Parts: sequence; C-alpha cells; structure tokens
Amino acid sequence: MLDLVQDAIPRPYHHGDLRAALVRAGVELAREGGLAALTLRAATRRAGVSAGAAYRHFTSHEDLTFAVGAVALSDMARSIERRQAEVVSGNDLERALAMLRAVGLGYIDYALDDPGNFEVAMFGLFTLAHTSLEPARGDRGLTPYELLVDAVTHLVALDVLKAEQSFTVAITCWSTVHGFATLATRGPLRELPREALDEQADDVVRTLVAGLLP
Amino acid sequence: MLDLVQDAIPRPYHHGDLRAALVRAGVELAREGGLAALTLRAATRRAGVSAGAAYRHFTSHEDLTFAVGAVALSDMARSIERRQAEVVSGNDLERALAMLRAVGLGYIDYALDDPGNFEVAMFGLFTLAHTSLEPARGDRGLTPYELLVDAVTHLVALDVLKAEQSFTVAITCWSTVHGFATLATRGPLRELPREALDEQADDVVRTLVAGLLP
DNA sequence: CCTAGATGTGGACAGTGTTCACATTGCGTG
DNA sequence: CACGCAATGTGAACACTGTCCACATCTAGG
Repeated sequence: MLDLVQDAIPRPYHHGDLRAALVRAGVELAREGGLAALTLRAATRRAGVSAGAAYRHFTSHEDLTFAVGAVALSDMARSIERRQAEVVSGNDLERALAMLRAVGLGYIDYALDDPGNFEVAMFGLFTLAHTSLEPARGDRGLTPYELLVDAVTHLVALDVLKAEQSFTVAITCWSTVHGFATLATRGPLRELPREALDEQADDVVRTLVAGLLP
Repeated sequence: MLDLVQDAIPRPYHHGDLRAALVRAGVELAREGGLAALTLRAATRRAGVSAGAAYRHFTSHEDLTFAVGAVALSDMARSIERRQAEVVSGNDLERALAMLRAVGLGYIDYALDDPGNFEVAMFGLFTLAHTSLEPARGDRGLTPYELLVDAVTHLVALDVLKAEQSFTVAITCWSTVHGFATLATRGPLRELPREALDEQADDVVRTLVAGLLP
C-alpha cells in the first residue's frame, strides 16, 4: 500500500501548518485502518515530515490520537444533527421522542459510516479525564452528549419523565446505543449488510425509547 | 515493577506446560494493566522463557490474546450463573424477568470485577469470526450469549414476548449491558465508587427489562 | 539587518511482534 | 536398552513502534 506523495515539489523547510496536516493524515489513517493504524510515524510520513517533527505540535502519540478523536466527535455531533433535522411531524410528545431516537440513530450512523474514526473518538472520550481539552462540538455548538441531555430534558419538560430519572435515562440510552454501535461495527453483527443494520438499529432504538415511558 | 521470579530453581530445558503457563501469565497481565499490558514478551518473561518459545504454542500475539479472552469469557459465564442462582422468589413471570436481569447484572459484575480481562474478552469476541475456536463456557456449559438467549426464550415461552422479537430483544439487552459496562469501566462513569455503579447498573437493567414488555 | 525562538532533521534508544538456525530433550521404534 | 526423530526452548536478528536529543534551518520582531 503506497502512500500517495501529496507534495511532489519539495516542501520548504517549514511546513506551514503541520499540526492540521497531521490531524488530517490521522483521520485518513483511522478511516482506513482504525485505531491501530493511527500511528504517529505513519501520520508524519503522510505529511512528508520526519517523525520527531510531530513532537513540536503534540506531546505524545496519545495526544495526536485525542486530536483526531475530537474531529471525529464533531463529525458525530453533525451526524446526530442531520438526523434531528428530519424530525418535523407529530405533536410535541411525538416530536420529542423522535428527537431522542435521532440522537441514537445519528450516533449509530456515524459509527457505521466511519467505524475507524468512531473507535478513535471513543478512545479519546473514554481513555482520559479530558477536562483539559476543549470538547468537540457540532454545528449547533453541542457535543454528542449534550445533544442527548437536551433531548432527555425536553421529555422532562413534557412531564413524561421525572427530573430525577434524567441521569439514569441518559446513561441507559447512551449505553444501548454505544453497545449497539460496538456490536455492529466490531462485534457479532459486523457481517450483516448495511440495510439490515439500519433496520436493526431502528428496532433497538425504538424498543429502548418506548421502554423509557411509564 | 518487578516480576516476581516464580522459579528460583533453574527450570529444566523443557517447561512442561508452557501453554497453560503463558495463558495464566496473560490473565494476570490483563488483570493488572488491561489489553495493552497483555504483551507476548511480558508473558514469556513471566513464565521465565524466551520470547520465541511462545510461537511453539501460539501462532501469534493475537492468538495468545484470544486464549486469554476465552478464559475471561468462561469466568464471565460463571459470574452470570452466580447472579442467576440468587433468583428464587416470585411467580414464573417474575422469576423469568429476574433471570434476564441476572444475565445483565452478571455481565456487568464481571466487567467491574476485572475490567482488564473484560477488555480482553471483548477483543476476542469482537475481533475475529472465531468460528474455529471452541467457545468458552461456564459451569452450566453455556456461553454468556447462550445464557442470554436462554433467558429470552423463557420469556417467549411465557407468551410475554413474541418469538420473532427474540433476536432484537437479545441484541437490545446485549447492547445496553455491554455499553454500560464500557461506560462504567473505561468511560465517563469510571470515577464513580463501586456501590454507585452497582446501583446505577441495577437501575439501567431494570429500566431496560421493564421496557421490553408490552 | 540580525538575532532569538520556533520548527524540522537525522540518528539514537528501548520496547514490540516475528522469524530462523540452532540447541536440547522426551519418546516411540528397532 | 539404544537410537533417532519430532517436539520444544534459545539467541540473535529484522522491521516496526514511540520518544528523545543535538543540530540545522527558517521566521519574525527589535
């Protein structure tokens, strides 16, 4: 597998925007081969730069991985927003439920569309208390988790959930959707064709959300 | 961190049961440091043997990892069986529901008790179509997934679920429980104390199972 | 213009998985 | 019982990884 030489003309000594180039290369690598392929040296190779140069912009391999994961999380937020934009019909309650389902379906969409970067995003989200990092947001300015909390809060406002249930409900939703995404991308469902997975995702999310109501 | 020298007396040239020793060492390594710590060289070091020796018993690092994961899956099955053994009171339906919850709670118990080996088990379960490997079973002779299917089948027999729902229900349960285990061991819940996690797990599983009924 | 700080280089080091020729040993066959 | 073969373990190599270092090169501000 040859890396395409993106810069046939010899680059000047200073790259100009190496940080962004490394993140871009990292996203490509993750898309092609998942977390395992997201190697610091491979990213520098792709940017046409020596391995050590990465350390002028990232403190470690993990640090680069987090940066790639942040891009992935933004993309996931946008994927959720896309699903939510389709929710238009129905009364208040129906719309609120559809918005919650859209969070889950957008999450799963992203995982199925780009399993490699989904893996990287979860590594970043999970591996560290990344309180120091600026969280990755979508076009509405919310992280995926905030979009989830927002949808749950609407259900509380409609009196269909009690406020003290919010946290458990949010965690239950996240668990289910994350678990399904994992089973579907790396687990026992990974051989199923995309349409079957979409259908199954719809069933699972529908079952889940229906079960939250009294 | 020093490896304890388990064989002060110089071992004879042939180890005797190196395969089992490597798996045992692998389980320890995973318990101490998760999947990342489960290194082929570290396992051979712990067994007091050269790195190459491992290749007489495993075709690759991945192969050793699968073997460790199989042990972990057996332990998980036993963890589920332990929870199910506590289910005694109530009528048929109540007991059947409690048995299904016990699958989830035993799954989560295992993940919380030994997050490192849980990670290894999932790597093995998920990474490969391991049709060639003998699946890891608990004392009842069932794999964790079979225990889940068994519990769902009982609900079908009691006419509380339709047969054609079985697959979706099983996948929904697995998704939720797996997702929760991931959030709790490596995700945003990992700082919570154990009792809080147990309580949260109970809530999530109860919410989930309650939602499956019409 | 010219120097200080930022950025990239090349080479090193330790650690990893993997392979290979070779050493050692246990065991079944004569 | 002896012998030889197959199984098992060794040590050194290779390519790859992350990480660090002295050094080279460039950019920007006084």
